[in-house]
Formats: sequence, C-alpha cells, structure tokens
Amino acid sequence: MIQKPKGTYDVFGDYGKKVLYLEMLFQSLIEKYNYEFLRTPIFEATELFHRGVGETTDIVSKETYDFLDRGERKMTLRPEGTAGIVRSFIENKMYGNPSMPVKTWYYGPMFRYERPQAGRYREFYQLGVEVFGTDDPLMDAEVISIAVNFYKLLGLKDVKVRINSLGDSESRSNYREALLAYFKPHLDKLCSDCNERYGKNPLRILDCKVDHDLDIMKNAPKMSDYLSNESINHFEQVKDYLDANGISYIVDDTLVRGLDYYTNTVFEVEADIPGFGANSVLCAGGRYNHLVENIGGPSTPGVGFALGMERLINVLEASNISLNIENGIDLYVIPMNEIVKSYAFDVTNKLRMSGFKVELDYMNRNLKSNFKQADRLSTKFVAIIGEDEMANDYITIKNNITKEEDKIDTAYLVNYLDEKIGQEDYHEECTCGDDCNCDGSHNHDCGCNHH
RNA sequence: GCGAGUAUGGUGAAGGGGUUAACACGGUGGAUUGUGGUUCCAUUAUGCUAGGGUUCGAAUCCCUAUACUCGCCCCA
Repeated sequence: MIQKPKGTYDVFGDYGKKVLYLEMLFQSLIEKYNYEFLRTPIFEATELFHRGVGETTDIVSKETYDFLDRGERKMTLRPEGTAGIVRSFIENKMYGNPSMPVKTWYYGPMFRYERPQAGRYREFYQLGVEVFGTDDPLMDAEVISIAVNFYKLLGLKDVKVRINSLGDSESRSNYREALLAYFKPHLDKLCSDCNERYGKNPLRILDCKVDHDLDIMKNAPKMSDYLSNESINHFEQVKDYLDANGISYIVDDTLVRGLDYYTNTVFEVEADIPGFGANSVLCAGGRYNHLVENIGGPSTPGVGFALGMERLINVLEASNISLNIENGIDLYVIPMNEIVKSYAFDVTNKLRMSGFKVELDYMNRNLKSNFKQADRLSTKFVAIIGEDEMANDYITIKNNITKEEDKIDTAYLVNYLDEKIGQEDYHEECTCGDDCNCDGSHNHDCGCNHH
C-alpha cells in the first residue's frame, strides 16, 4: 500500500471541521484589523530562503526540501512564510503603496525536513501576518495583540506571552562580542550543544535547557545592558502599548529566536500547560527591519508573526476547549423503494437549494437501518417518502427529537421546516453558569466565564 | 542528524512456536415486509505492517525495511 509521506497528515472528519472553523475565525478577526490576504507560491527560488532566513540557520542549512525543476532551476519548498511575503512585497512594488503601512496576512503549508513528533510535521500549516513600512512600536504591539486576541477569542486561557528585544544590528553585534568574551573561559563547563552554539550563534546559549541553572548562565551579560538608547526606547514603548491594551506579558531576556532576520522586538506565545514539550510554542514573531533590504528591496521596516495550526489544535484539545462547530443535519430523507427514489432526489435537492442541510439514503437501506443512519447523522427531522406520498403530493415528516409525526403538503415543506427549525432551540446552552444567555460559542465575547 | 518504544479486521484489543486468531464495540441481515435508538439470533481478518531467514510447523523466534509514537537538536 502506498502511504502518506513521513511527517504529513490527511485532514478529514472532525479535524477537518476544526481546521475550517479556525481558518474562518482567524479570517474574520484579521479582517477587523484591516489586513489584506496575500498568497505566495509554496515553492520559491532556493536563494530567497538563503538570503531571507539565513545560510547558517538550521532551517536553511539542513531542513529544506530542495529540488531542481525541469529547467534546472534550484527551487525550495518554503520552510516559512516571511521570505516569500517579503519577495512579493518587493516584486509587486508594494513599497510604492500610498497608504502605508502595508498590512498582510497569509495561511498555508510550510515544509521542513525534520523528525516528526508531537506538534511537529514535515508539512505543517502556518497562519501569519506581516506588516511593512512602519517602525512604530505601536505596530509591534498591534501584531502581538492579533495573536493574543485570536487565542482569547477561542477561549484559550493557558497561554503566556514572552517578549524581549534583540536591539538594532549595532547593539546586537556588541552584545555578541560580549558573550563570546564572557563564555570563552567557561566553555568546558557548558554542554556540547552550547559549545557548538558558541561558534554559530552565541545568543542561543542563553536559552539552553541543559545549562539553564548554572551560575555562569545567571551571571552572563544581559542583552538589556547592550541595547542602544533607541532600542531601549522602542522596547519601552512596545511594553507601554501592551500595558495600555491590557495584554499581559513576561519580559524574558533569554528569548532569542533562531531565525537571523529579527531586530528589536521578538516574542513568543507559549502554551502554559505542564509537560506540553515541543508543542508549547504556539506562535512566534518579531520585527525585521533589514529583511526587505537584504532580499533586494528598498530599506523598509517590517514586523510579523506566524502561528502553527497543528499546535493550536493540540492545545485546544489539551485545554478541553470545544469549538462552536455545527454538527448534524436538518433533514434525512428516506425513499421507501426504487419507484420513489427519483422523486425523493428531486425533493431533497429543492430543499438543499432552499438552504437546508439535507441527506438522502443512497444505500437502499431498509427502514430500520435508515432510522439508525438518521440518528448517526443527528438529524433534526426525518422525511419518509413512499408511493402514497408521491401520488398525493405530501411528505411524512418526523421530528427526530419529539418523535411527533406530521403529513405536510409538499408546497408547504419549506415553510414548515423554516418554522420548526427556527422555533426549536437546537443550540447548546452555555455551560459557564454565569447566566450569560449566550449559546456557548467562542466567536464573540459576552463577558462570561466561558470565553 | 541522534536516541527510545510500538506495529494483529472498520475500531479497542487477547494470544510470547502446534490444527477453525479470544473478547468487546461498530457494520450488515433477520425476529418485526411503512417507523429506529432496548433485547435476541445470524454474519462480519484464508489473515496478524512488508520482505527475507530459522523450523516438520511462525501472528509468535531472528534479520532488514517501512510506518507510527515520544524525546534531543531546532522550530510554529
């Protein structure tokens, strides 16, 4: 049997419903922020990622899916979204847009050749935003607020925002020198990974999990002592804006991102669930003021984030948050025999066109099995169509909850269903106990405990 | 790239060399030929991830491959 490639997964059933719901919810939120959808190709010239993400990053040096196309061009399946968005920003001359900043969002599959584990796949989906054209700390705060508000909308409480500033390029290289000098005499006390990081990216020594509790770590020079006045100012303002919007966060000066392009603000939203492991970073991003330039565009500041769909669904499940997903159908149609099938088909399709969710028996089941099937589909009504119904233009309709049965003239069927489905309360009640009168869905904020 | 564990029907699984692969759920048919979700009966894997080996005999032991799960690195 041919199986799916390692680290990929098929989307169907309840998982599919969740994915569609989350996409829709994010879309409706991001539209309120007035961001524009931007879709770029899932493969790009290999060089884009080398210049964008950085040659020395693990993502580019050992995790990309590279291939030569039939014209011998070097291509790479995108490992992240930002580089392609930046390329598109430049190529479509969006820097010429009179209404700056350019605020974009994207959603799609990303590819990294990694060992799969919980919350990690080789093909995975990211939702993200990228904003170009302003260095205002207000925009850093807005971008963070989008992620926070999305999780809030979902009713996700166990999340933690961590922020830090990496400073501008000058602060960063001064700090790098300081770290190299500081750790040099202590290299023998650090783990082997840290020794490797010393050569490649000394900043990453700071978020080592093995050596985290060593005194050497605690006494290491702090990024904050090397920030330029401008960077300090920027960071302070970001924090002020977050405070003003009631967004709580933790300043974590060991937070260093693995992608080369970040400057000043970096942040992560983490699931605050014990033992969640590799899953725990749900969303990450920051500011990248030199990326547009590095890829060949005019100097333009940028800021954005990406959030992982699979991890989001994992954390929703771990937090026992149920989404407001419509299950069940309005009507299940049972044709009694072959003779009435085409008539039943016609009735079914007309009801569908009138806006009802209607299923039909395609299996020639007997009556008993059809009722079983109707229950499996959690239908609100069951319609029985036999030769008598067809001859006399009526439908036998049974309410699947009250078991009441009516014979309805076919001409009044739509009115009948409209009335019945409208008046019956099929929505689940909110379980918050706050007497909030809402239907328990998460796509609004009524102020009750549930949201 | 490194490490650990697992692999038996649609599903959860038992069986750790000896003839028809236990049990449960689910499915289908019937008891009840136009009214179900209870009950009862029947039926539902010529096959135990794949390939090779050991053996008179392999789901069971050995090897290889593959997949899945979970860590590490790194990341969303």
